[in-house]
Amino acid sequence: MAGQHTLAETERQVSERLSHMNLDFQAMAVASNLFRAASAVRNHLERTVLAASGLSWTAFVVLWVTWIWEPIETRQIADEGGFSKATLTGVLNTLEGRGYLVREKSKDDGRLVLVSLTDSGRKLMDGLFPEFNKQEQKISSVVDEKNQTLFADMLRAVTAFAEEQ
Amino acid sequence: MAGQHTLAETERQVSERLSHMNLDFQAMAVASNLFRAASAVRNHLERTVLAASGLSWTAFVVLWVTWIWEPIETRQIADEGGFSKATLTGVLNTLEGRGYLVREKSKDDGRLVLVSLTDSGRKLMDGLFPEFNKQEQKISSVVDEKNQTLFADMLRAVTAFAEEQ
DNA sequence: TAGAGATTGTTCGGATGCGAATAATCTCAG
DNA sequence: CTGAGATTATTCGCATCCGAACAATCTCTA
Repeated sequence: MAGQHTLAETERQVSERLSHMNLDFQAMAVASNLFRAASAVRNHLERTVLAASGLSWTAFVVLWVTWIWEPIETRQIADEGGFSKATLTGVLNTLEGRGYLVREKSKDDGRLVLVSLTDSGRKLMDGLFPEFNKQEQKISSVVDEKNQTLFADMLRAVTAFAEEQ
Repeated sequence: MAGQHTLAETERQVSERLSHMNLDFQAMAVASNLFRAASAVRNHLERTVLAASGLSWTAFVVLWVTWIWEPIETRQIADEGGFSKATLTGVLNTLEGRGYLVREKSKDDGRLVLVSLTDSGRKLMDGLFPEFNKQEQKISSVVDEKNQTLFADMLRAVTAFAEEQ
């Protein structure tokens, strides 16, 4: 997402090509930078933390959610992680095959499947997450500490609005 | 990415499970909300704007970058869009097959491929982007106008840091 | 002017990622 | 108690998505 052009070059080119369209360029900048930031941070974390364990981003999210909530229903993992049930099935197959977690049918409701980490999965997360959080901290530190709460609040507001619409 | 639990519930559960680990929870909140926001906004735009045209997110980004910079080298599309060259090849095949763009070998450098929109592709973007921008505006409006510049600047700073590391 | 090294787009194999269809299970009105 | 409708995880087909290997092309040194 780096872009070969500087931000100024891009914005000049965009306004030149789209000057006849009466657009909200500030809103465009907010949305564009939101995607760039998320993509850049994700790539950074994949590269610096996850690559060594051979984990994809989604696989890590599944392990993380399970780590916090185990035993957890699969529908809740998909909901918390933000991907479809169909996607989750494949990722669970991968992670179960590697021995990081196990599936188990619910006794209360035969339609549900519960997921728990194995000892191997817990050990993986115990080792991985402190390093993950260290990188999160480095990244967040580029925002003034006094602004970090405001930053998180704005992101939460955007999320809430986009999800309800 | 909604999550079945409220934010407060999630944060309590996380700090309970990880209280022994001495983590930076504010940094965790910033990162987590960044991904949630990007995912929610992307899903919202896919649903409200792109679905009607049968465009995936990546396909739209490719068309958008090409629209602004055409004729453009494929390596630059991948760079601006934040995905790999391998991914781009497949998306270009899809979009070229639908008649929205064309590939052309560079005369200056036989290794390069230049991409341009067709009339059909330009007509698509002329119709699509104003609606896309309208949704961007609605989403950005949840942040106070006076804070929008600060918001975009913080996102830019995060991007720059994550990309250089 | 060779030719070794760098750069580029594509191919390949495998892992996401999703909507729609499906089978299993649960709920609840009648 | 029964069966129609709702809910769930999986399967299916297809479109991304990526790292690594590859062939074509360019660059630049000796």
